[in-house]
Amino acid sequence: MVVNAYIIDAVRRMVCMRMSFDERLGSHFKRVEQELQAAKSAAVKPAGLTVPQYAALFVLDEQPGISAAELARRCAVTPQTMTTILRNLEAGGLIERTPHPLHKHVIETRPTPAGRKALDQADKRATGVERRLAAAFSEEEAETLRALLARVSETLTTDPILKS
Amino acid sequence: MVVNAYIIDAVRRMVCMRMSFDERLGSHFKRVEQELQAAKSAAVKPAGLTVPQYAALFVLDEQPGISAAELARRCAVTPQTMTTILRNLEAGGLIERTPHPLHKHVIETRPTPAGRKALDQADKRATGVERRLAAAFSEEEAETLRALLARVSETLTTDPILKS
DNA sequence: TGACGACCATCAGAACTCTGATTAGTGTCT
DNA sequence: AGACACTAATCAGAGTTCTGATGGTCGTCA
Repeated sequence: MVVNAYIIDAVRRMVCMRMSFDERLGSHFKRVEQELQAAKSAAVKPAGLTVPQYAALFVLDEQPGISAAELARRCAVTPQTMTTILRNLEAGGLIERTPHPLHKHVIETRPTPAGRKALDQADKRATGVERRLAAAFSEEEAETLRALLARVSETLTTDPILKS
Repeated sequence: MVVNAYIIDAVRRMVCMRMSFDERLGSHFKRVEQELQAAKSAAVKPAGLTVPQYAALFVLDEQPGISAAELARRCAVTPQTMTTILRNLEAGGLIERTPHPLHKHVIETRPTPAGRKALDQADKRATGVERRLAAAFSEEEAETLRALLARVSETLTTDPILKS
């Protein structure tokens, strides 16, 4: 007995069956992001860092003296979140913050020697995760993946979802 | 003056320049996941739900009476996290929890009529996001993306990263 | 029956994340 | 000079998430 896939789909809609988890691209992204997060977290943990702290230190090491607001933009978090991250980093003695000599309402942030040491240690292992990941794909596949991800990103940001 | 790309790369390694954000697949995943999260969040917000709450209600609607531990596994969060989510859902009157008639240490959870209503409302809009996303890809592209994501997942979970 | 292991639920503590609101300095335009 | 807009920093509150620890219940196996 042959069952038409179209009919199955139509019936599903009639009985109000929802889109399954597996059909949703979102669930795949979530899983991958979660696993990646876990791997990275395990990688930077021995250095006493969390992933967001590592990201902040990473940017700070490239551009010492950057403001918290700019740092937040680079790390793709809100300024409030960055304030929290910096507070924890400062409490651990990994960064130091001093008022800007000219702009009084700007606080310059830069890593301490201890911060740079932690960053080095974390970066070695974090890069290892990325390299292992990259090794699972040919250059062409990696490019395809990047392109598809960019398309997802574009779709999500240009679509008028937020206005509906 | 011609500069060899290989030499540039070699120099970078010598001066200990780190892997850039753009080289890291992780940064692309993070961005996409973040945007997707934002879109979903905006979609379910009018129904008074957060994304994890929506996910929990979604599973609960398919399998009423499920335990919190099982629910946590389905939603890919820890039992502790699910406890928090359920506490908030219960406070909002969207679910009800009653002791299991046989196993006294198990609490059965099921959506209330209000919960089902919120789920319906949220699901319509959440599905809309997924459909719009799916519309940006051909069936073949979507399949490629799913396959690549699965490879990432496999690489991350089978690799001995966590033991290093 | 009694011990052990497996599982469920939950508390405690910490970190990250967001939205919303406040305070204050800088720069521009009238 | 004064008004306005922009930016920086931060507080407050809420939600999600984790690890670690605790206590209770069920089933199995000696």
